[in-house]
Amino acid sequence: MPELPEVETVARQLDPLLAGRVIERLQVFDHRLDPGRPRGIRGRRVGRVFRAGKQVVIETAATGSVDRGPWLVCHLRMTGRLLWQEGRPRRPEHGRARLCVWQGAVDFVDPRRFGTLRWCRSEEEFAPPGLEPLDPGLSARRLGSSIAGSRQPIKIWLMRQDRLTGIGNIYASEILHEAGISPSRPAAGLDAAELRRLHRSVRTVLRRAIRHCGTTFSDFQGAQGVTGSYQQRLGVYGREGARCRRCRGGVIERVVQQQRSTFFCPECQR
DNA sequence: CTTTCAGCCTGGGCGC
DNA sequence: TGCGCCCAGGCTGAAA
Repeated sequence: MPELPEVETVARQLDPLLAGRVIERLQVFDHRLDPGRPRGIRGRRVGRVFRAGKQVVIETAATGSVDRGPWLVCHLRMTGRLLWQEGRPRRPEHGRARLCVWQGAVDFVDPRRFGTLRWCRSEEEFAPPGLEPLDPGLSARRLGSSIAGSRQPIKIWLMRQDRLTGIGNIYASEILHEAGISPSRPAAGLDAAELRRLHRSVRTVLRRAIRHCGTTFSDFQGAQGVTGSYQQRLGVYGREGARCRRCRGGVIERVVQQQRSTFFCPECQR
């Protein structure tokens, strides 16, 4: 699945397409999804589309009123996509659900069927438990106090959604490479200077990836099949055996942590 | 409490 | 071509 930059990209692409459109209905083709059925959706409009953690949130609103909600919350997990179609929609392969709006539709496509879709009646229901990495108020100190006490390797810690929301397997490796920190270091063992580098890398890597519309693999495309370009800028992910772009001396290695691949440069990550 | 690990699904790529 | 195996961007819940 898409991680934070890919989810942000999808939300940014969908927002101008959907905002203000009258909602007609939500069709569910895969009944394992079971999003719930709030009353009175018909005739409401889409307010805005935004990201909450790794979720795409489609806010509904009453016409000409400050009355907001419910919210349609989609978690794309590994292979989910949201495809916008103007006019008369075609049913895409692996289409699991479709939100029909005025003169268009958004299809939730998910070959692997890990993704989820649910109606939430309050914003608290979809609020992620962890810190938001791009929150302007997130300081290195606050990041450090959240890390304090964890004996997990820092790479595993970075992917903990209950602590920091939005980082997955690709960006965890990328962030640690940028910060020059080895993925196997115990999280609580980082010193103050390393924490500052980690804090800065979390934000710069995610922002840079958003600027390039995320990383596109075969499973992920933006709202209109738009492909991100960040994969050309990846420092370590998927580059096993290649020369390190940071120190130009090391050769990228792959190790397995918690059954997931981690990529790093043994020369410049300590 | 913290941490690990199988399981959920399907499809693509690879070696034989 | 076909088959079996391994791999994949995430998360949950049970077990240690």
